Amino acid sequence: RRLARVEVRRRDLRRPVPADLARRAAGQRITAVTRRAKYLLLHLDGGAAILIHLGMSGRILVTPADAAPALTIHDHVRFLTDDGVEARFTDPRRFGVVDLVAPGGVAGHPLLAHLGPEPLATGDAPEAAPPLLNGALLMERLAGRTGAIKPLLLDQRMIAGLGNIYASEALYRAGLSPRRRAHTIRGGRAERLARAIGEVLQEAVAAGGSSLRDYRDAAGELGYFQHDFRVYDRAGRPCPDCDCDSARTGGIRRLSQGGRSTFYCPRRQR
DNA sequence: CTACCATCCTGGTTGC
DNA sequence: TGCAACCAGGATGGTA
Repeated sequence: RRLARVEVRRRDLRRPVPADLARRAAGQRITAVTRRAKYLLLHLDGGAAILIHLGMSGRILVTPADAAPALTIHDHVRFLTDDGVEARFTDPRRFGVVDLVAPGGVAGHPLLAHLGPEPLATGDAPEAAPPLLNGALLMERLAGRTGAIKPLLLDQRMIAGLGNIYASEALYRAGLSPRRRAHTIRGGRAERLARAIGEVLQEAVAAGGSSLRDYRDAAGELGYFQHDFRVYDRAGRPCPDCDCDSARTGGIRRLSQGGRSTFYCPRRQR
């Protein structure tokens, strides 16, 4: 659709919303919607693109403009289309991003330029698509890295698109300890990890994401992948796949790496 | 390289 | 019931 109007209600997000975003985006037609890492891209017919990141607490809610909920102080940007639909960016913590990328500037944008390979397709045309993750590529990128694997999975320059929940879940599925030194993941282990990353993300997307507390998708629906967590936020509970009795091993354990919580089964993950 | 720390910000939960 | 401490889906930049 064409953007009939764009209204910026608050500019101080993680980075400032450009002062001219509303003026430059208004009147433009959205020709494609793609994704890179955790960034959403609305491509405009003038060649520019709107770049959006939800951060920790961000959401986009799409409704008929005449049936949209009352605005609150957390509604920062409103996109109104020519057919009467509103897409509203809401973000209480304001860790999110809404930016405008100049024509031809997507690949070189500072937030996008150094991102690693993608576990899933991004919606780009084949010639414009970023590299896809596989076992061989993962092994190559982990070579020489002597630190623990789990914090590295959160580094968007290493692999694009994994967050804290799915890093723990992927390592569990691959049977790899979050503390394993990254460069020791080679051959079959790298294949398993690359496959686990793709699978867990695909399953989570199919389930509408994970609503720890209040995440909702664009239709306002809660995700339900949180019911399928095997380790995340399950410290002390039994591992779903090995028969370690939780009384003896303590079941799923939690540890802190790089200031983030990691969850794992010490028996199944080596 | 590594690990750790603080920072941005708000709100929900927990413990006293 | 009140209040302070702590924690959270992310990313960055600093230190040693």
